[in-house]
Amino acid sequence: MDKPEKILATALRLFVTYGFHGTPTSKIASEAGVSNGTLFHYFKTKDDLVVALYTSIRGELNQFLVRQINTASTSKEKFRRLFVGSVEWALHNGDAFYFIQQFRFSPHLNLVSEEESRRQSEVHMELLQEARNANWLKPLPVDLIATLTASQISGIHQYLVEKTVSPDEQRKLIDDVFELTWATVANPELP
Amino acid sequence: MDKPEKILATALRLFVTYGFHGTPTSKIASEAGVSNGTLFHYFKTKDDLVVALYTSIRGELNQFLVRQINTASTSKEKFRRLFVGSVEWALHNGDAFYFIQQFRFSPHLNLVSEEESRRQSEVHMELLQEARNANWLKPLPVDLIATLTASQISGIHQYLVEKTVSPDEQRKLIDDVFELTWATVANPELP
Amino acid sequence: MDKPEKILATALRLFVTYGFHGTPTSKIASEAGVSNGTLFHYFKTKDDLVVALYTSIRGELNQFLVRQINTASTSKEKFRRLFVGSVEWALHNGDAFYFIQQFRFSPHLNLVSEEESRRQSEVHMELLQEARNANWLKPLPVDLIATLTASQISGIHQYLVEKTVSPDEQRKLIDDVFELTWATVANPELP
Amino acid sequence: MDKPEKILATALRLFVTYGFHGTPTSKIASEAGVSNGTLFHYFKTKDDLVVALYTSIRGELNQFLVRQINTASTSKEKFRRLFVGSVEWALHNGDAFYFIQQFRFSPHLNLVSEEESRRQSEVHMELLQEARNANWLKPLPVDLIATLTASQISGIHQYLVEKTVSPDEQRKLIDDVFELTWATVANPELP
DNA sequence: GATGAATGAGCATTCATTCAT
DNA sequence: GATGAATGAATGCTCATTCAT
Repeated sequence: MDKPEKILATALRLFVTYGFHGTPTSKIASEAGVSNGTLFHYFKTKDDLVVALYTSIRGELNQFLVRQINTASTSKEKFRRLFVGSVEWALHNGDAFYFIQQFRFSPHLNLVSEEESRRQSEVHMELLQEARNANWLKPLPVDLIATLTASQISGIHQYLVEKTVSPDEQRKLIDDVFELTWATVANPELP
Repeated sequence: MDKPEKILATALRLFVTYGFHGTPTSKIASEAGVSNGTLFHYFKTKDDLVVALYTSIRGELNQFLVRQINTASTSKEKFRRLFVGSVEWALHNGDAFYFIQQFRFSPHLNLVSEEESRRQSEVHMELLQEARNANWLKPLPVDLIATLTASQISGIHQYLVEKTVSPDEQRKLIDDVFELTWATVANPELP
Repeated sequence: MDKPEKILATALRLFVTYGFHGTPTSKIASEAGVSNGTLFHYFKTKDDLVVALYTSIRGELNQFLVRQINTASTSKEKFRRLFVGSVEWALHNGDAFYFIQQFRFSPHLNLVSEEESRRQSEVHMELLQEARNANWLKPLPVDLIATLTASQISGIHQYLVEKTVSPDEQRKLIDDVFELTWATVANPELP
Repeated sequence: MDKPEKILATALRLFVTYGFHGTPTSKIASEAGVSNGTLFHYFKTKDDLVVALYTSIRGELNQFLVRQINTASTSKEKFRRLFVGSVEWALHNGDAFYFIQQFRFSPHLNLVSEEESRRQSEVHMELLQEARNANWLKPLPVDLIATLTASQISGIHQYLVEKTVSPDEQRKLIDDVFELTWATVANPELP
C-alpha cells in the first residue's frame, strides 16, 4: 500500500471512530506512519482528503457492484446481485459504509461535483432504467424506486449490524428482504 | 420562547447548515441574542447542547406521532398515521429531520443513554408489537420490520425533498408508498 | 459563625487545596452555603477577599501570641513563649499557616499596606527590641535576628509536619530547637 | 539560547512579577519572541511549563552547589560552601529563588514526582549524612538539621534582599550566620 | 519526495462581577 | 441584606497549514 492509500485507510478508520472534527490531520499522519507534511503533500487540504476518501470508497463500491451485476443476465437477477451485493459489501466494509452515510449528512457533501455525484449512482440508475424500459417495474418514478431500494439496503444492513445473526440466517434474511423489495417495485403482471 | 429554547432553535439552524464543528458556540449565542456565557449557563458543554437538541427534537417528534396515532383505531390505520405522520413531520421540519440523521452518524450518538434511546423508538415499537400480537404482520422479526419501515419513511422523504412535487402529488405518493410498505410487511392472510 | 466568617473559613480551606486561581468565587460561595452575590456583597473583589483573609489570620495569630507572651516575665521566657507558641499555633492551624506562606509569595502581598505589614510583625519586633535594649542579644541587627528566628520556626514546623512525631517528642524537639536558637542569638555573656 | 530555554527564561521573569495565574501563556510566548503555538509545541500544558521551569531551576542550583562543594575537602568546609554558595546563588538569581518558594507553596508541587523531589535535595542530604557518619553533628535527626539549615539560608537571604547592605558587609553577615548555624548543629566535642 | 518545527487564527470554556428582583 | 441569572472579557489550547531543509 503506497502512502496516499495508507493515509486514506487510516483516515477512514479514525473518521468513523472520532468523526471528521474529532480527528486531527496530525493523528492521521502519525498513525499512517508518515509525517505531517507528507499528508499535505498528497492532499491539499483536510477537506480535500475527506472528499478524496469519499470518492475513493464510492469508486470501490461501484466497481464491486459492476462485477456482481455482470455475472447475471436477467433484469431481476441483476437487481438481486445489486441488492445482495450492496448489503454484503456493507457488511464486509462496515467502516466504509458508515463513512458514506456520515459524509452524506455533512457539509462536505457540497464539495462533491454534480458530475461525480451522477457517476456514483450510475450503476443503480442504469439498471433500473433498463428494467423500466423492459416494463419490469411498477409505474412509479424511477428515482423513487432507486431511493426506496437504497433505503431498504441500508435498512436491512442496519438491522444485521445491530442484531447478532448467524451467517446462514443473514443470507436468508437478505434474500427475503430482497424478494419483498422486488415484489414491492416489480410490475406484478410480467413473469 | 425562553432562552434555552432560543439557543436550541438557533443551534439547530446553524448545525444543519454548517455542521457541528463548523458552528462556533459564539455564533449560536450571538444569533440567539444571548451572551456567550449564557449559553454555557444552560448547557455545560457544546456536546451537551448537541445531545440536548437531539433529545428535544426526538421528544417533539414522538409527541406529534402519539397524537397522530391516537386518532385512529385499527392497527393498519394507526400504522398509516405513523407512516404518513412521520413523512409529513419530516417535510415540515426539514432541519430537525436532517439533524437527526446527522446526529445518528456522529460520535455524539454514544452520549445518548440506552434508556433515552429506548424511549425514543417506543412509539414505533409498541405499535408494531401490538400488530404482531394481533397477527397482522408477516413472520419477520419485529425489529426488522421497524427498521425497514423507518428506512422507507426516510426514503420517500428524501425523494420528495430532492424532487419538486406538488402537494397533491406528494400526498398521493406518500400514500402509495405506505400501501406498498404495508403490503410488504402485513400478513396477506388476514382481512 | 456569620456569613463573612463562613466565607473566609471556606475560602481558606479551598485556597490551600487548590490555590487562589484554582478556586472560583462561585465554589467558595456554594461551599459556604451562601449565594454568589452575597460573597461580593461582603468582599468587593476576589482580591479583597484574599487580603481580608490574610489580615484576619495574621490578626488571630497575633492575638494568640500576645496572650502567650503575657504569661511570662523574663525576656527569654517571653521569647520561648513566642517561639513555642508560634510552632504550636502553626501545628493546630495548618491551613492558616500554609496560607500565610502561600500569600507571602504571591503578587497579593503588594496589596497589603505598609502600615498593616508593620502591625503584623509588631509583637515579634517589640519583644526583640526590648531584649536588645536589655543587652540580652548578640550584636546583630535586630531585623536579622527576627528573620532568622522566624525561619527557624517555619523550619521546625515544616519538619514536624513532614515526619510523623509523637506529641511528647514534638514538644521536646520544639524545645530543643528553641534552646539552640536562643543560644544562637543570645548574648553569651549575660546570665 | 534555543526556543525552549527562551520560553523558560521569559516565564520565570513574568511568573515572579505577576504570579502563575497573572501570566497568560500568550504573554510568555510573545515576550519570548515565539508564537503561541510554539510554546505549546514544547510544553504540553501551562502546568507542564511551570513544572519544567521548577525542575530546570533546581537542576541549575544543584549543579552550582556540586561545583562549590567539590572545591573543599573537610566536612565543615564543604558545608560552608553549600551554605554560602546557596545564599550567593539566591542573591544572584533572585527571580529563580523567589520562584522556587512560590512554587513550593502552590498546588503545582504535587505534580513533581517523588523521585525528582529526592534528587533535588540529594546534594544537601548526602553532605549532612556524610558529616553525621563522621560524627561531626549534634545527635539530632539529619532531616531536621537539613530543614533548619535550609531555613537559615532562606532567612539570611530574605534579610539581605530587604535591607540594602554593601557587598563587603554582605559577605561578612553570610559568614557570621554560617558560623552561628554551624555552631548550632555541629557536635561541640569535635575539633 | 519527505520532514517536522513553527505558525497564529480560532474556539470552547471559565469566572469575576453586576444588577434587577 | 440576599439572590442567582446574565454578562463578556480573558485565556489555555488545538490544529490545519506552511516552508526551510
